[in-house]
Amino acid sequence: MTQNTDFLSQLNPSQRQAVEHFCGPLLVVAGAGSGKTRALTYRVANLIRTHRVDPENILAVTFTNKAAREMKDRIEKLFAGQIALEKYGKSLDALAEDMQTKLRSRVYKTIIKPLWVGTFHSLCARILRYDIEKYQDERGRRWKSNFSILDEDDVQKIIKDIIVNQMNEDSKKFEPRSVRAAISSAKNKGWTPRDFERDQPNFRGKVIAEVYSHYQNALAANNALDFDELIRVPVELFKQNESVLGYWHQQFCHILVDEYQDTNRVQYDLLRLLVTNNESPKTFNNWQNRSIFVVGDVDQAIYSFRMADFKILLDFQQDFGDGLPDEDTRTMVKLEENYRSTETILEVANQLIYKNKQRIEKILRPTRGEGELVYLHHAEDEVEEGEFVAGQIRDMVRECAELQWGSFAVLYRTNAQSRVFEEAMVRWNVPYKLVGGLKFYDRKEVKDIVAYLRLIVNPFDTISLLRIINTPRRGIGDTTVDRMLTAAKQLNVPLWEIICDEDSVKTLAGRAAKPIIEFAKMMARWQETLQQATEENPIIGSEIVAGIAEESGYIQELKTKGTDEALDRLANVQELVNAVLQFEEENADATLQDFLSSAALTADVDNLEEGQNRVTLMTLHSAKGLEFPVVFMVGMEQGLLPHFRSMGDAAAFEEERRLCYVGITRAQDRLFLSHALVRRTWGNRQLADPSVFLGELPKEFLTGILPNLRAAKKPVFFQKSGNPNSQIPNSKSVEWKVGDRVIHGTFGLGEVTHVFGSGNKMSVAVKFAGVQKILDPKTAPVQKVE
DNA sequence: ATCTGCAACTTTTTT
DNA sequence: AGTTGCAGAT
Repeated sequence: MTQNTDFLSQLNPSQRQAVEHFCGPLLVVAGAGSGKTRALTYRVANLIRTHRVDPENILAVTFTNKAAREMKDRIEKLFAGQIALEKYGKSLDALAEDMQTKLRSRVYKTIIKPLWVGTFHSLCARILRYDIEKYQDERGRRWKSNFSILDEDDVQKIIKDIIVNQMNEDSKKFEPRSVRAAISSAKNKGWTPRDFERDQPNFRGKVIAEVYSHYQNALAANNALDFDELIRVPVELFKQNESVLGYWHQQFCHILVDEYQDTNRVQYDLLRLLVTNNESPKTFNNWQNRSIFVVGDVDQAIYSFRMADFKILLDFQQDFGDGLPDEDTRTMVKLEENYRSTETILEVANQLIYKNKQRIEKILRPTRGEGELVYLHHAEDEVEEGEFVAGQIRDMVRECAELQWGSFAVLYRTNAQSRVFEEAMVRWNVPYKLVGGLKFYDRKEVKDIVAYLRLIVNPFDTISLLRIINTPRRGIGDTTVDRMLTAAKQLNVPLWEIICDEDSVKTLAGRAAKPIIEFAKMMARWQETLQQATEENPIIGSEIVAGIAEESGYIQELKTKGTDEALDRLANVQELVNAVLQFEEENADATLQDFLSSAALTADVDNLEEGQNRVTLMTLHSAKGLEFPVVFMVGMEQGLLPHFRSMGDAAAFEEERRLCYVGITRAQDRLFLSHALVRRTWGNRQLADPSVFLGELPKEFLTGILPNLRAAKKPVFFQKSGNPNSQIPNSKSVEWKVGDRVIHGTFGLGEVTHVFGSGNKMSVAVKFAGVQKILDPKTAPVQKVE
């Protein structure tokens, strides 16, 4: 019992309240840096230790795979440490190394492995591998347990194909991207194509509804699911099959959800079904040995574009709060003590978020010292902004012994902003790690090899088949493929079946028949290898990957090409083999299919490892849940943060403010904010106004050059040539003198060195970085900078 | 069947 | 500015 007290004594009173709560619903409103991960991990540990809950009956939903890994790791340490104390009277670190390892692996086997910890997507994928064959959709379509998971690229391709080839519509009028977004948002509202169509009176909506319907057919035909379906299918399955739901309801007695403010309706439905066994939550009161524990912070809701709805969090108490005995009706705990940041940083964050209307009242209470002022940098342009950040990081690493490269993060609103910073880091010799942008699994060569694997696992995956049937070149052209595809469609069989039938291939293909038959035989052999391997024992995925990369001729083609690019791609193929190898090491008895799932569902942040000691470059979205001693928030400009797409809409604007808040609260010790006066976008330079959010921060906590916070005005666009006059107000009547600073559409910032003539004939000489130009201010795309 | 060059478009944010 | 898609040539 004493150990138990020790175990919980590391928590503050509110954390402890959250952790010790046993059955029933509980909402934990947890501010940034308030130790919510600690509350989550200790709660899991407490359920197992104190209440003797079986680990396999616990479901914990995290926002990223990385968070899942960390949570498991921390629980493992907690238990190992506790056992070390109880059994040997020593702390874990004090034990001999082999004892530590032994202890930890025992904890892993008995406690960590049976836990269900992961993202909504990965957990649902796991559930579906068991039960998807019991599901059929509203049109009777079915899936098999070896389904493929489509990435965004695959989805766009399918949608474009439907628009152009099946519906004979113009893919410019119906942009695949926006059609995709419409379908995705319909799915996240739980609408079938028919529901969607009913809601769409106009032609455009009808077309999209039809694309949606065709799209669902394509998913079924490929035995594939997209990200949305991964969650929607279990929800539908649970609704239609009582015994399946009953099984999982019984399985998951204690559910924990992190980042609950970013949950969407479908995800909420999933939770509700699991908790109440499809009873109305209003009447549900069978909370014996059952709980739902959600942690979130409305101020950090930043995923509404993905249909997340923080009102779900606001409604939590009403949803699950009824039917409880009196002492259990306390359904909310607030964690407001912040252990992460200095008082200064918290003041800045609190005062900013205070401006939002839609929120639960909450402040972050500091527990650390005052700290240093927030530094505001006023950069001339985006290049100088990069120089400032890189230079500053170098200086600080040199001067402060406690800071290393890994102590720094550079956060921006859009991925496109990263390039300038990468270049600056290279110039200043600063090691960095870029998160997001083009992911490893998005690279062409990686996707090609993955397509081979997907086809081996799931022969119905025509999307993958089409990707690789002629990659590397085998002399199988578009016409041949089209002919076989048409035949497949008419016979209502997957393309794979056609190419496996030698007679059909010979009839349809002519000269290309031979390479097709060879390709089909090769793939069939691999499929067999895989099947045998699962029946006997050792299945070595990495061998299959290496084998297929070689046998397909993929590696040979790259070697023959021999260009730098080809060698780069070769290295990535090798890296993929390593990735499979690593996956096998980390997950014993995992299958190739498990690897493919994980590859499809792995975000770039998931691979972010501490201890790499590099500066981290990433978007504000990716930074959620992370912390760094020193944070640079860059591009604090109107149009960027807040982003211009969200200006005009009050709710979206508040989300931008929350994004800003998330960025600020990542910082532990020091925070730098910067904005550029001139920024280059689409090859054009334009003036940029400082973000209105900068004006909302308390001045007494800021230092550096304060920006001239003009009221937000429309950005002025400069063009490369042509008639820019109409877009540059007042440049005719402006008086010019030597020393004036100007901004030019092509050359950027400059300074007037001479003024020639006067009145209509006046011209000026301007010195830009590198070039001197004589310009007529009446016609040239120049504007004076105040 | 494959290669080449020009035109058009891009930039929110992601599991 | 840099990438992708398409038309036309080989």
